Amino acid sequence: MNINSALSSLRNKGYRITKVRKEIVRIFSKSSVPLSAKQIEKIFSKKKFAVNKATIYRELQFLLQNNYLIKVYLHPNEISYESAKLEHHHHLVCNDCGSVDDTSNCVDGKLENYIYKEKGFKIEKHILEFYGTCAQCAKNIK
Amino acid sequence: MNINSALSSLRNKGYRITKVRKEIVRIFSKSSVPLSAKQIEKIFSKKKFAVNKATIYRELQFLLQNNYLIKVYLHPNEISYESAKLEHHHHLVCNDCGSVDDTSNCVDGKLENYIYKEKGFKIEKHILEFYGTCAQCAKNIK
DNA sequence: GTCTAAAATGCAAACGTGTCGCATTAAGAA
DNA sequence: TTCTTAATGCGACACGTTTGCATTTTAGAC
Repeated sequence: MNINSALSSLRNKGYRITKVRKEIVRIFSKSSVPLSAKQIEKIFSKKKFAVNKATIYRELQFLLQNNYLIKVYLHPNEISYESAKLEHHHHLVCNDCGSVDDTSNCVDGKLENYIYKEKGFKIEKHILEFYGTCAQCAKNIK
Repeated sequence: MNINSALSSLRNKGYRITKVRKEIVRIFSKSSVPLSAKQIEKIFSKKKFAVNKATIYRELQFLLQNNYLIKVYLHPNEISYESAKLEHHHHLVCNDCGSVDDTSNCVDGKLENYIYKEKGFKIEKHILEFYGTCAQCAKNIK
């Protein structure tokens, strides 16, 4: 299973499987949207699971460095994370309700090569996120 | 002229043309790259022009609300701004030297419509930034 | 030029996200 | 069960940004 294979691969590297680590991995494996440290904190507090915020930040960095998570920039001054195992995709963020949906649409694959030829700039990664109004909110506004 | 027309349009709305406002508008009109509050602060201090940082932040918000500036997200935890009058474009950010170049390349124009049909999501804006190695740094590394 | 209302500023304190050092706890191998 | 050290909790800190409030400055009216 997904969660256990991630955890045992960490254990093989000499890291420990703690309650917090297990729970954070579980949270991300269940979530369909990227989550920030603040959101993780809320999820823990709802479960009456006491965790210090420093621990959460450290764990996010840990999972990032171990290629279990990747960073996602959805909101200014708030870094979100999502599973690194997902296929490359971008997000549709609703300005009204804050919901986040995925889209597999991306920039043209030829673009990277084109920009390299044009400018000599070698692209390593890009961020692309869409903001607007989701179907549900559009319905409600009418 | 560009700066004066911006300033007089603000004056027509009942706002005042102060030294700080004039200088910040001038700084953005001259800059070829987006600037953050911190960078604006540095430019002022180099000119021995004493300005409180709160004033800079307030002025950036003011110019944003009056459609003279737009927000640009180049770095996590640091919001940049650039003139709203520029043509729609994106940025090539060098991971080595931090330089920022423009590119007119963007997502396919049909995409907005496609996503609307697919998901009912109405896109209002998008952010798209590229990160990698600029030509100069690639040369230096070799 | 002087007066005046309110826009803009400076200052200090507060905020929110994220980081750090250090003592304590707990995972898991022996 | 013991032991090493990874992981945690705690408090303080760092940084970008915001806010309240007293003071200054703009610019229109006189």
